[in-house]
Amino acid sequence: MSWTDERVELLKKMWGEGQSASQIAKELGGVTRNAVIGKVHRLGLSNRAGAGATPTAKPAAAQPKAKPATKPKVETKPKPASQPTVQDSGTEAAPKPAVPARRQIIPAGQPLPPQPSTNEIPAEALAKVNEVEKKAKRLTVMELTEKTCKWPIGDPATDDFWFCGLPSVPGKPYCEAHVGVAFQPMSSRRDRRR
DNA sequence: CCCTGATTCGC
DNA sequence: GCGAATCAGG
Repeated sequence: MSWTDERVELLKKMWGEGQSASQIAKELGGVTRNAVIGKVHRLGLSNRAGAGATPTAKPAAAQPKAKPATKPKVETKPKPASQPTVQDSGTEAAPKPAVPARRQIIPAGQPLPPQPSTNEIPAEALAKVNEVEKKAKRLTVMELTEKTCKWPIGDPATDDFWFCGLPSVPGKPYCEAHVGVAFQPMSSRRDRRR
């Protein structure tokens, strides 16, 4: 991938919006966050100008490299993030939530599952959820990552709404507690022993 | 351990 | 110019 005009523009825009380099990289696709940062520097907009928020202010100085020769390094490989890129042309698009469009959100509160009575959610799981929601990090949609629980809590129609945000189970969109109520084994009896 | 940006330097 | 490797910090 090369830095086409459009890509650079998007980069600038997102960087200006305070998006992180990794998010930008994901959005652009085909580049790593390093590439993004590198480009940012080359473009001379390393500092997020104007914006009052300067999360990281590090006068870091380059150190001579000297390594203990121990870590082969294991970095996260760039994953082909397949995010449906639905942009409206023309206007400044609002940040696209990484959350799949989901109608009828089930607030993880009391009114539990409108689900078939076929399988009941273990009382323990429910208790766990209640417990967990006390500790929920109350993330906004922007703060969600692939590693944070995306269980919605509260009423989306009000500002009394947030996401669980606790560490999600690898491969799942929810934390363990919410996975417990979200993904019910479709067979309780079938093959229940091992 | 997860993440962030910053810098260096071989390409 | 580019970006992986690396560094430094939260």
